[in-house]
Amino acid sequence: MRATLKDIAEAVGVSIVTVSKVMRGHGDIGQETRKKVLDKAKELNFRPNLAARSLVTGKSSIVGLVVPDLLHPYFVEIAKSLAATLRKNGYYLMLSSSEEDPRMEEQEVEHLLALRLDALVVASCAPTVPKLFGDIQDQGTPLVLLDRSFEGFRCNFIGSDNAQMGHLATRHLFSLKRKRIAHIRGPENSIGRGRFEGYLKAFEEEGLEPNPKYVVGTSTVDVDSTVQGRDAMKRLLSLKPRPDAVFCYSDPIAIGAMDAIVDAGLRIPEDIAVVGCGNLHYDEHLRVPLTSVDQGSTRIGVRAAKMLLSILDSKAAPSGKPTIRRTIEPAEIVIRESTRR
Amino acid sequence: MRATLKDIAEAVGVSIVTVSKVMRGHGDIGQETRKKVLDKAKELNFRPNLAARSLVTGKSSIVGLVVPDLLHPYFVEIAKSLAATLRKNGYYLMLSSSEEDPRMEEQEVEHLLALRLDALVVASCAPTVPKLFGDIQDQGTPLVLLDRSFEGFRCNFIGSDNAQMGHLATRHLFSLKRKRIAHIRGPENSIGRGRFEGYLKAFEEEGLEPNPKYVVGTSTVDVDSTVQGRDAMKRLLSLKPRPDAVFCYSDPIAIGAMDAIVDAGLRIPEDIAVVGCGNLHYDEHLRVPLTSVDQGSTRIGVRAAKMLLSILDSKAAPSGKPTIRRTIEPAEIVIRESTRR
DNA sequence: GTGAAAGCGCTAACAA
DNA sequence: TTGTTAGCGCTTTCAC
Repeated sequence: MRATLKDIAEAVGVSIVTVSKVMRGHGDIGQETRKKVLDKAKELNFRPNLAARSLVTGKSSIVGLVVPDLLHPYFVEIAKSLAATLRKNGYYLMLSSSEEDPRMEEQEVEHLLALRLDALVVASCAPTVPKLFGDIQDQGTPLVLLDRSFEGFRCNFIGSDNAQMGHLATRHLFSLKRKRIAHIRGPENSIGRGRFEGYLKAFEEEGLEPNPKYVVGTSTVDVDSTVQGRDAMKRLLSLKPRPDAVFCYSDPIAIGAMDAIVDAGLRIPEDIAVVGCGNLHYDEHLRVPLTSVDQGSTRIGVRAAKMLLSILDSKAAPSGKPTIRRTIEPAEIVIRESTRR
Repeated sequence: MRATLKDIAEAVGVSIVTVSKVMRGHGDIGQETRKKVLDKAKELNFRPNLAARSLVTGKSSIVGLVVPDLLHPYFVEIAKSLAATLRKNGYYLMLSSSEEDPRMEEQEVEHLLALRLDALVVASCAPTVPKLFGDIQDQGTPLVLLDRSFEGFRCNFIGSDNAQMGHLATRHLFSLKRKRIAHIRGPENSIGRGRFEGYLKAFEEEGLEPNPKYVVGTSTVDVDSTVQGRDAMKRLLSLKPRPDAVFCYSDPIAIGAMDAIVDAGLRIPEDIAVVGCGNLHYDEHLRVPLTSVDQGSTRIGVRAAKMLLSILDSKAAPSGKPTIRRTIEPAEIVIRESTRR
């Protein structure tokens, strides 16, 4: 059904190798033969079988990316710019999602590994380093951790400066003369902890002691972040004195928090100022346009691609010991109504 | 570096075939041998090479999906449920994006074809049927068109009932006793036209003639839909008499339109009621929560998976002439503040 | 229950 | 400039 090199070779009356060379633009072929082969290939609708090619060359020109959530614009934007940059350099991106489920993440990674791709980028949702990750590196497939890193696991990494993010947000709230700044925390991983640390650091710089009651976690229950934000904010609203500002781990949480504030008959930002994280693209169209910390996802994607390319390059020409690369992308705050003076 | 069947075979002292059988759970192997092989495989961190397997079996257990935009929740939700359903049946989804560029779409499709996957789903952004699409079917790779179809091109298809969507939206606005209902159109394809037709049909049922001035297009310029919606709405607001309702081709356009309305000092829905299409998940958190037509993307994904599975099945046991399958998913309207009485 | 032989479609190295 | 040989890692068929 599908044409192969052999089909063309037989039709034209040359050897398979000759056809293969023509298809790959290998110089050493005569004008006439080349033209005949090319014509026949077009006629037969030939398309090289990449599986076969990768079997012999040992490389697939594909890089895999596993993210926890495809609905999250942060990861998608990274995927987009990563794919675009890779493509310019002859690589393709294979994108898959773990749906925030460590078991699924492992399956996806296993599958991508079985596909023998050239490198793997994972924004892991696992609570601790999966054993698999160690094996990957042992087997010689370059691995890059994205966004979430693991304590004590030496690995290429690219992500945001979460502490800086929390710091930026909280400092901004201080600059509005707010004193009772609350924080709705994220999950217990490098990201959630980082943002919380930034929050603490801002207090320290201010010479103030944060009120532990003002730091609340989101329930671990598997529910919409917006709902979690709403619940957390309700708890904060019941405190006396009430917080006059809140820094939220994420934008969806901030949206939920704002809902709770409005429901309680309070005003944003007059009564309570709100800052989120992520700078989602609809932030400015919300009921109250949301101030948010932008992570520069597009830049992260480009950086990841460059890191990958350099890894792939150095792999082609091994220079002894493999280096570990790390990149941290700085964040910036985008100010909107929810923290306007 | 990576273990192969051969490595295991040699280490254990059996033949490659035996190992292969064990790995695939083929019954005919003795307890003892099986255990030895399995142990060694684990020890060596064996992972089957899917490229090699697919080369001999002629199937990859991968289905490709090409969408125009990964940031659009509609496509992502479809991708999610499609992937989940396929996975339950032993297939994987390879997702890629054309970024609304027909040339890139073609490249992506070419690449996926070269990867020899078992079937292809494409939400095409091409203005007319790409020649390639005909070839695909000739070559025996099942093709399913998603969301956007082409006049006169016989092909499996799965999508929304766009005419019904426009009809639902417009009828809803009539039920609010609005008479001067405007429409901000989408692109000139099966979707944009369908929604417009539904709009016209609702007028017809009402025994009213739509005012052509109330139907405006979005500029073709490559710019954020939200900006397009804003511009289009500004034009509508300059008309006399001013429309008292507007049905927008998409939610981002509706968001832009709402911005324009608020900027003009008018109220939603009192002065102008607004309906969008797509029911994006942040619709209810907008400045004015947006009434929108939901397309049931999750259901569409599941349906697409089932269609694929059935196609793949029938391909395995060919029964003569290939059938063309078509599925249209009904829509429903979700009413929020932007059209509250 | 196990294995030998053949071949999937392609490329790398070398010969002619 | 062109072709021969060998083999990538795996599965299939069929013989033992």
